[in-house]
Amino acid sequence: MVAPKVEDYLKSIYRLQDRDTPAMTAEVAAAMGVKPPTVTAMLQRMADDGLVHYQRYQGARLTERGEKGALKVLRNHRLLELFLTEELGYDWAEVHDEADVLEHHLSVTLVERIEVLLGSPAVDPHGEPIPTADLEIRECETQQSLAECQEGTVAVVSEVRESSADVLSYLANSGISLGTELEVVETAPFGMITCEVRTTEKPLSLPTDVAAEIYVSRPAEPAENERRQYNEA
Amino acid sequence: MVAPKVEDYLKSIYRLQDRDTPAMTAEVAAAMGVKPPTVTAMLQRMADDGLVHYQRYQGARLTERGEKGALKVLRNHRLLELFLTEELGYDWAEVHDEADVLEHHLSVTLVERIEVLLGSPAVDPHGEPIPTADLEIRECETQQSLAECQEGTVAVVSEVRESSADVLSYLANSGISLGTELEVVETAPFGMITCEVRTTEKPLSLPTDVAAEIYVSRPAEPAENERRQYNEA
DNA sequence: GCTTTTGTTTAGACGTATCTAAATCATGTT
DNA sequence: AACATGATTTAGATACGTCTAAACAAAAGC
Repeated sequence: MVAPKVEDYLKSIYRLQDRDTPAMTAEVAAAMGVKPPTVTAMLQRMADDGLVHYQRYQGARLTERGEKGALKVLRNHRLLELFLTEELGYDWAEVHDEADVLEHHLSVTLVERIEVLLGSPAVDPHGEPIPTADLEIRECETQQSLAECQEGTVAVVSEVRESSADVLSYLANSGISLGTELEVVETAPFGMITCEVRTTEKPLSLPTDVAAEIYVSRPAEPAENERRQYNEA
Repeated sequence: MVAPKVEDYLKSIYRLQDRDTPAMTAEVAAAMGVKPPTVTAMLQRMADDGLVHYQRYQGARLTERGEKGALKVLRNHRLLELFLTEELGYDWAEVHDEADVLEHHLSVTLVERIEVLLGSPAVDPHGEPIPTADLEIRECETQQSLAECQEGTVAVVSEVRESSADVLSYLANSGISLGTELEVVETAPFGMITCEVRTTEKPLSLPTDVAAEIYVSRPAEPAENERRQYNEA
């Protein structure tokens, strides 16, 4: 089995690698909160173990096995997050740190039982998709980042990614949760976007980097033939 | 904070040490499934950290701090066992291994929430007392080991300690659970005790070492002034 | 009381995960 | 094309948790 630390590296690399660009040493080091030499040593061992493709100075890319490992941890993490909110009264700002620790220590049996208890949910409390037991993940294609929306766009929040507890709390206090309807009222030229939150009727201004982590999809109301305007803008 | 491995050593020493006899190196090694030199090294580090009193060749004894550490882990373990049975459908034979891993990775917050959810329970699924949040443990004084009962004793099962999953499953299949009423019908001279299980009306024979882990108390029915006969036999 | 046995400790080693300091590679600039 | 800059890797160290083999202490046996 894969050690807890290795699982953390798998997660980081999974998030950092891109179709064309591998995860670079410095990026992984920053994500993991360690120094670059530590990452180099780790990547070398992980390459020996067949978890990543690694060539020195060229960064790392997950192998098939490495990706499965990453998805297993992601599955545990997201099921835990939902479990903690549903069964133990956590709110979406609190769950992340707890899940980050526990995700490495769940037996297969326990994960299964949690999944059954929750009714095989599709997404976690942040709207992120939960990999299935056979480690398939279905990315939602009908959503876009709030940062990419133009003025006038009306959309509902469908996912809030990788944000700190502070930011998540702030958003919750501002009336933002999954399903909240927003209208983009202004995009300022200095990296700020302002929307109106439908539930509170209040405007909310966010820096682009925060908005970039908020994903939205077109509202449920419009009929099939009206969708296009939000997707192809 | 105390490392997971150290917590496991604390647990072992807690179980092994006695009022007058400290936990000896070989005992700890057997309990932990490691070789004696490993234990020696660990005890030396733990002594440096103020967790045990240790003098070479004389075994180890928990300090105040060490005992608090052990009780914290015990508390986590037992709350988890109960949580897993109550909320996730585990039975008493399955919970131990899962709890043994998770017990080291619960935040204070999570433990509190589990305890609240369970309604501040006094005992775990095996009847073992759960240390309170301020790490006090109240050993039950009104119970005795089944192995020490004489023929004719009628008593109810109040605790089943430190048994393997196999043994626990066997006992459950034999109708033994917390609250089951037993009558000791025979104590054989070769280390075996036979009782009749009241719920199944069937006799059950157990080797003394298994019976020694089953604790019983006098039945609930008798009035206050009749108790004595069971306690002072 | 000496010796054997048993249990314990020391010595030396290895794998994991980390660090700092120094060497090396890759690249963008001039 | 040479150089300077920045990222990456190597080298060497430390802490943890484990091992085997060898030295040593304590208890038991004669």
